[in-house]
Amino acid sequence: MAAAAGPGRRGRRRSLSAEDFLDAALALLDAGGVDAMSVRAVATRVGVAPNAVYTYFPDKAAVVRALVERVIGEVDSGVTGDRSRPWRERVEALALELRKRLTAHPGVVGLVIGAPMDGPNALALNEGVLELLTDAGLGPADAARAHYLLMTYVFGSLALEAAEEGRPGALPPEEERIESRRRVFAAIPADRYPRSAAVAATMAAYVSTDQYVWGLRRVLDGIAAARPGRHP
Amino acid sequence: MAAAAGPGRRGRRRSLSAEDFLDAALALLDAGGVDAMSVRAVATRVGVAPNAVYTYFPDKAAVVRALVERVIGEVDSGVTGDRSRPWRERVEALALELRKRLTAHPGVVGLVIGAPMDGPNALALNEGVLELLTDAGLGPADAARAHYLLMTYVFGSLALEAAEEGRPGALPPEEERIESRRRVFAAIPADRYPRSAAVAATMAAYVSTDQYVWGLRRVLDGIAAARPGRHP
DNA sequence: ACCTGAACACCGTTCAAGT
DNA sequence: ACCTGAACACCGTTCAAGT
Repeated sequence: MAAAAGPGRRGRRRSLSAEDFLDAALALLDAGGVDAMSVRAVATRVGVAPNAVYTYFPDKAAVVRALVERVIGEVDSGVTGDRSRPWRERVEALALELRKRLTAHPGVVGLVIGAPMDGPNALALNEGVLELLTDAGLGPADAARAHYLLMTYVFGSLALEAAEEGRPGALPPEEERIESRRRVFAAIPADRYPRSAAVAATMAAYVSTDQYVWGLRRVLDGIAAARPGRHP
Repeated sequence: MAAAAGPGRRGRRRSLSAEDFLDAALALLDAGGVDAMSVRAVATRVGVAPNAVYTYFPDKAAVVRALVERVIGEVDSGVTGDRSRPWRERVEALALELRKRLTAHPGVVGLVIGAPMDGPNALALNEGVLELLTDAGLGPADAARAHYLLMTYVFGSLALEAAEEGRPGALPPEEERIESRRRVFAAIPADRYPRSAAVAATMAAYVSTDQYVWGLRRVLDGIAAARPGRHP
């Protein structure tokens, strides 16, 4: 896991690389949430003094940016399939793939929300979504707005799900989340907030992925309705 | 600003209350962002030792929760008007009011995302939205899902706007944000990411409130399309 | 009940020094 | 170029003590 051979490997073996620090950061994030991913902890896990991190990254924010870039890079844009498939299906496949990758590293969700997505992988993802929306028949202006709406929905819903849990940036397994949501909802006083209590009874049963897809489809319907023309 | 007379004001004037700490916390948050709102800074601003905070709040998370509750409480649910108005207009008015209140205290946006909204004011807000959706003709199940979608959109879009800025939880004035977005977009290499660069040219001109309303309307269209029946 | 002084176990970051 | 020891200026929180 550590000490991958660097580019100029002679007898002098390149001891460390930025990737090693990202490995450590991600492992800490997965294990203990955002608070556990301290510069000092990362350094310790790599087996080096705290300030050695600053040889590879200018500051902690740079580590976070690189980490977000890596996870976004793990998203398989191939899931959208070829252009013969309906654009809504293609967007849906990509949204589910994004959800899968981001919930695999729950702590990353909070980081994505907290940092601008301007790295190469993030831009490549943007390009894919924009291509999809262009295929859907949207002009440049509408594609731009629809793209922003879609990203807002995907990242917003993941962030809110994580927030619901109380532990910001941590996203436990789906079953645990349903159970915890049930507890929170059960505590709502039905006499004072009748509608919220009724929602509680309904929502607690929902698997969150179902809700995610439902919301996504409403968004896609809204986008479809805003188009000038034909495409289904 | 400080030392409001407590409930049992005798000659003994009640020196402090939890509200005084929230005043201080909000002021620090507005002035210097989320990092500036430390327990120690809050205490100093109130004019008290750092650990005095723990007489009024069990921990920092409780301060944050109370602060979010206060800001949510400042939302005027009256903007939705009476039931004779079309439900979409009523939702839109509420969404704009929410945006106004939250952008007035930009740092709060990040806090809302990071903590579950389960206080009385948050529940009252939920009730209002659910009532609106019921008036729109949605059954309990659809109202529940639509409510979650709406909240995701409103809070997600505000969080993403703040994130775009690079400074998480801070949301500068609209004009500044447009200028900064223009700079970020201008840095996108058009040869590698042609669509993103095209979007950049389009999006930079948008006032973010316009984009907010556009996205909201697409969401509302999607919700409207999912209803079983009549209402416009 | 309310507040303080002092301390504990942490942070992110810098600086001079070593190889 | 890469890494360390030591330090700086911070955190949130606890504890015993004072009124």
